[in-house]
Amino acid sequence: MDARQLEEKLRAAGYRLTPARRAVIQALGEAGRELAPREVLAAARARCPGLGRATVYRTLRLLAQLGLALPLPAPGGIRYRLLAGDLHRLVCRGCGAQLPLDLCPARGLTARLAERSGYLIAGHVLEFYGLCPDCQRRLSCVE
Amino acid sequence: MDARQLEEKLRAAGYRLTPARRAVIQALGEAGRELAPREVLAAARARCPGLGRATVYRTLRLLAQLGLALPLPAPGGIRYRLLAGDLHRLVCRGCGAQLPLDLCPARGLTARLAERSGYLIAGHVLEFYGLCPDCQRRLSCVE
DNA sequence: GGCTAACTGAGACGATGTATCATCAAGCGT
DNA sequence: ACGCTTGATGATACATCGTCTCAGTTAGCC
Ligand SMILES: [Zn+2]
Ligand SMILES: [Zn+2]
Ligand SMILES: [Zn+2]
Ligand SMILES: [Zn+2]
Repeated sequence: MDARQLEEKLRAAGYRLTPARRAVIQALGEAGRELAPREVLAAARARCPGLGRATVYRTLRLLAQLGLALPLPAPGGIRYRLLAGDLHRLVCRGCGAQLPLDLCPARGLTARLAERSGYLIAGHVLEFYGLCPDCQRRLSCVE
Repeated sequence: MDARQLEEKLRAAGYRLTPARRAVIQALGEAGRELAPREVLAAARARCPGLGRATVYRTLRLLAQLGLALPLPAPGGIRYRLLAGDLHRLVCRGCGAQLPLDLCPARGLTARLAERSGYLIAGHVLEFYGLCPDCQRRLSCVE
């Protein structure tokens, strides 16, 4: 799902499509990685010069509520990324390093889950977490 | 994995077992749900009266780095829970409501993943996210 | 029991996120 | 095309969060 489609979804959900929101969406879309809110602010100001902090936080919360963006915990605070399908990754809890994974054992469960729970399911995240080789040494986690 | 075992893991990893750390671990263990750092502080002070904010943050970060606690994004900020095996749940992005799930399509991938990546894998999280029935109405997400 | 390095709490600090409010403009009906 | 209505914006102020520093304490190891 690219930025253009997300804008349509916003409209479809009854929200206005403003320059500020487009700037935030495009900043997230062009980054290709998770951004902290302040990074979103900096990047989005290139397209919407007077953009304020509050609007960035409001927009990120809105996108997350609609399932269009995904908040992820990271060292240093929550970061956001646009929802581009589902997310599968391996994350180091020590330093935050991550490897994207190319597997999905969860597809196929979504429809049944939605039916049984009444939820409108936007996607899923499968995250393996542990320590990368470097952090295994640094934290002396002998396991 | 219960609180006692976590304390042993801390020791095994070369860290001291102090009253402050035990209070944090037990507070998380008794809660049975994710806690915000401020809730951890309040709960842990019952066991360790003079406990300071900084120590709570330090301990939570340490536990997370060692893979013994899990930070999760929630409306209102990051929350923590003790790692009790893997986590599978369905979360509403609107209000934070969650349903635990009783399925695991990911077990069995861990060993192969660890071997190929060099990571020491502590566990995984499979999280389906979307909107609960209430929030579907409230946010007028017509989808 | 004494040593030593790790840990702690206090306090100060900068960063983060929210609430308020006057102003503005997106989308719509005409 | 034009003006209305209402949601959205940016500025400001504020509360909270999370980190840093440092002097004092203590857990774990002889
Ligand atoms: Zn690492
Ligand atoms: Zn998947
Ligand atoms: Zn909900
Ligand atoms: Zn699983």
